[in-house]
Order: sequence, then structure tokens, then C-alpha cells
Amino acid sequence: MATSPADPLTLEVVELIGTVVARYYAEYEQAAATHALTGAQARVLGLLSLEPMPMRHIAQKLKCEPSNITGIVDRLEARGLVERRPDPNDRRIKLAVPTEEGLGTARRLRDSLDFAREPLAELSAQERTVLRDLLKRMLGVEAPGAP
Amino acid sequence: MATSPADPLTLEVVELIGTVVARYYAEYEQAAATHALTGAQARVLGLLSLEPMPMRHIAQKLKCEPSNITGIVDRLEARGLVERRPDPNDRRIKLAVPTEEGLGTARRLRDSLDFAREPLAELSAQERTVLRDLLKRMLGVEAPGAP
DNA sequence: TATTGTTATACTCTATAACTATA
DNA sequence: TATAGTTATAGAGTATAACAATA
Repeated sequence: MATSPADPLTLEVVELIGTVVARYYAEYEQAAATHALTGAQARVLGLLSLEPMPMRHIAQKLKCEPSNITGIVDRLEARGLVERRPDPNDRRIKLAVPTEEGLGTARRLRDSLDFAREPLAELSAQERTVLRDLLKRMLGVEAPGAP
Repeated sequence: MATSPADPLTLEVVELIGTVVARYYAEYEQAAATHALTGAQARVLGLLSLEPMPMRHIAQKLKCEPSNITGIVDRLEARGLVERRPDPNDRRIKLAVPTEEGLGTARRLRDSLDFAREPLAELSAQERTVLRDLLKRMLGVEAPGAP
């Protein structure tokens, strides 16, 4: 479907979002590096810290090829942050599970992600609520009071 | 400076921003791939399409090492999208300049970046204005009517 | 046969260090 | 000597294709 072709207000918002993306991304990479992780390793570890899952699921979540996950989990496993465990029900599957140390690293990583938390301090609670609801609608998340 | 440590509303907004970042980033890479460019090549070409600049300046804008730019510009040049030109005032400097074809590719790339433009159609003009002003304040851009 | 994970391969991006040619 | 760009090198991420083990 064709989208409205470039009214100035929309373009301005798009550019602002681009700035947010660049800043957020850079801070994420830097926070990962602080914990001696690459961005991809940090994303996998963060994902697994929420829920252990088979290798293939990780690739689906990260929208990349499954073969890439092998190497990333290899490096996390070599550092003792993640383990591969057999799935009792299907011996083809290997579950990637964070270790205690991996969980700790994931938590510290999350805590060090100040971005958007510090800038958000500029906004009042009411303004944050407005921002939240606008972002939700942009992203197609169902509205607070709608079905 | 310590930031407020995790009120639920702020965390929710941070997570929403994370979702925006992931979606925007994925769409940018995909749009670049549509034009047979990598993300890095697309970023360099987009930058040069606004203003030709010395190799070193590109590295500063992209926050990476200058040695990386050599290869990226090599590949853009091999495809006829960018040229290296001598700087008349300082023979150490090489200016990276997009060709006509490079400018066309950059324009089409920008036009194909529907993200945030399509989702923004969900919002009214008034809501987009509110979103714009909130993002500006978050990013520390001076407010519309403030010094 | 289909699926899961891995390996092998090739390309790109990245940082580091050493090199060249200018200034 | 200092700076701009390059080269050389090594590590990591990525996609593709082929493979072993299991279903």
C-alpha cells in the first residue's frame, strides 16, 4: 500500500526516530562491550536470560540463519555464560540455557542500558504516558482500552 | 548521574523504544539489500549524498576507524556509485563524492524507507506533533519556543 | 522424508598496527 | 613531527550449501 509521500511533519518525526535508533544502537553496543560481549552475543544472552530455547528458536528471534547461532553460542559457552543441554523429548534439539554467571551478566547488562532512561527523565510522568501510548499505536500494539 | 532506577512506566517506554529500534534497523538493512548494498555501504552513500567529504570525516560521522572506510568506499567505487577526488588545497586528502548514479541510488533508498512513515499514518497530525516534541525533548533538541 | 544442529566456505565489517605521501 | 589515507592482519557476524543425527 502506498504511504503518504512526505509531508514535512512526518519526515521530521522519521528523522527524529532515526536519531533515536542510532543513539540507542550505539549505546547498546557500548554496554555490551563493557561486559566484553559483542552486540550479537549480548542479544542472544539477553534473549536466553528471559527463557532458554532451542538453537533454531534463537535464530528465528534474531531473524538470522541458524548456522550463525552455532558460533555465537560457542563463544558464550566458552566463557561459561551459556550451556547446551539435550532436550529429553527430542534428541535432535539442543537447549541453550544461561548459567548463573550468564544470568548475572544479562542482568547487569540490562541495568547498564541507561539510554532512554536518562533522556526520559526529561519528561514528566504524564508525558511518558502519552509517549508510551503513541509508540504503542505506532507499533500496532493494542490500545489500553481497546479490544 | 544516577538515573531513576526502574519505575514500571519508564521501563515500558524503554522497551517500546527497543522495539522501534529493532524494527527500524531491520527495515533499513532490508531496504539496503534491495539495492544490493550492505547497511554500512548504504549509510556511507546516504551520508555522501548529503555532502561529499574526506574519507576521515566519514569515519568520524559513522564513529568507526578510518581504515574501515577504505574498503567500504572501494566497493561503492567499484560499483560506480562513488568517486574519489583529490582535494586541490591538500594533496593528502581524498574527497568521496557520489556519482549521478550514486545520488539516484541514495534517493531511491531514502524513498524506500517506509518505516515510521507507514506506522505514523496511524497517528493524526496533532498526535505526530506531540510525538515530535516529546522526541525532541528526549533527544535534547531545543524546544520549539525555548532558547 | 523432514527437521535440528553443525561444518565448510566466502564475504563484509571492525579494530589495531604499520606504512606512504603529504603537510 | 603530525596528518590523511592505505595496507595487512585477525576476529566476529552473516548467508549459502552440504552434512550427520534424529524424528
